[in-house]
Amino acid sequence: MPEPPPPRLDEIDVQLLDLLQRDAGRTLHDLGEWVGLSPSAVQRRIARYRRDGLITRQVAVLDPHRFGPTVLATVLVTLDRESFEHHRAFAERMRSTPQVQQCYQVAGPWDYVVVLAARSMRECSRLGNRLFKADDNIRRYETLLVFDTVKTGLTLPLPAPQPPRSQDGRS
Amino acid sequence: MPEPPPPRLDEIDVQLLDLLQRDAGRTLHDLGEWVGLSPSAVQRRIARYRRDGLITRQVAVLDPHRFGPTVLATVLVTLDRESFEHHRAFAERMRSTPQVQQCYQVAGPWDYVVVLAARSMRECSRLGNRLFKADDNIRRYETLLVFDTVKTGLTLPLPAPQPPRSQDGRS
DNA sequence: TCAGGCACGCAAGATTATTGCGTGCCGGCG
DNA sequence: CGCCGGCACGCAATAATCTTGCGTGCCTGA
Repeated sequence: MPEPPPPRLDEIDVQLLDLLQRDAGRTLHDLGEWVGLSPSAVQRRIARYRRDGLITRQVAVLDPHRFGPTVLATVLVTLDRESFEHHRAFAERMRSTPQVQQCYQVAGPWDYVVVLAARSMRECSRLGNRLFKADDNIRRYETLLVFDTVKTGLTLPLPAPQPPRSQDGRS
Repeated sequence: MPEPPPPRLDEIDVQLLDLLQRDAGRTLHDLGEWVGLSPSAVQRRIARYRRDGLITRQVAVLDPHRFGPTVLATVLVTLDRESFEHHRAFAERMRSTPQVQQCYQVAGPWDYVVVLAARSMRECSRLGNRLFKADDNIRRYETLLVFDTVKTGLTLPLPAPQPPRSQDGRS
């Protein structure tokens, strides 16, 4: 997997990316006003972010609780046998299950942290059974039902800006 | 907190919302073609979703690893004293910390599940110290470093469509 | 000092979003 | 049974936004 070096980001890049990851609904004009650039300059920068894969996609965020009862849960999972193939199979199942919002492979006694979203306690329970109980390669799993969502999002803390090409060393 | 009843969603609503939460970058024309409506009809539906709060916002999703090294972690936290005030203070700290992507209050022996995103192991460690070790009301916390992100997103499984106004009771 | 590269602003042109208007489909009521 | 809103739609005109070509200035390296 060839990982191109992270592109140099100046202060404006950081500002733009931060604005966009908070609200991508703004117009190029607005963004430009915010960072002090013309709409076309903003446009060209954003196009570059996309080309370089900094921005992967643009999504609408839905409010779960406006759709009626919603049950969220985080599940801690430990596999039994740990072969590459077993991990692959588990990951694939997570990816292909719509109710799985997020799935992280982690260090320590637990192997995975999974975030589930279901439309009812019943569905959540069924889901747990199907995903974890029916899998004979799951050694142990623990469901942490979510009482309250304090904060949600995928917002990233951005690295400090790097003035592109100047010796600056100075304070 | 008055919670208005979840709006009736027909099949087209569900399709549209699902398309939008996967890729909000499409044009009204595209969306319309997909669900079999004119651009203006699509536009009006989307405007309604916003008015009703089904769509809370529209964001650009960034790829953490394109910004150089990135450390993700999930942290399990148990408070010591559990007064309302203590919970409020903790929640507020999570909300105001940019590196906290998500924070859920959960049932069981753990009180919170927190998802962190930092730019280095060092920052991650400092963050843990600041957020949890320096708080004398944290009884215990456990950091699960993320090795691999199998799946990420905030995509919701949508409820089944409800044909708006017909007696159907059938079948 | 002089190219070459790069990002910019401006303005024209293309695309997309928004809105007014008329139509058709129910559902309720006389 | 027929009439009367209410509602969502499509179409078309208008408005807003996005995209691109072009010329300019700045910085860098030869």
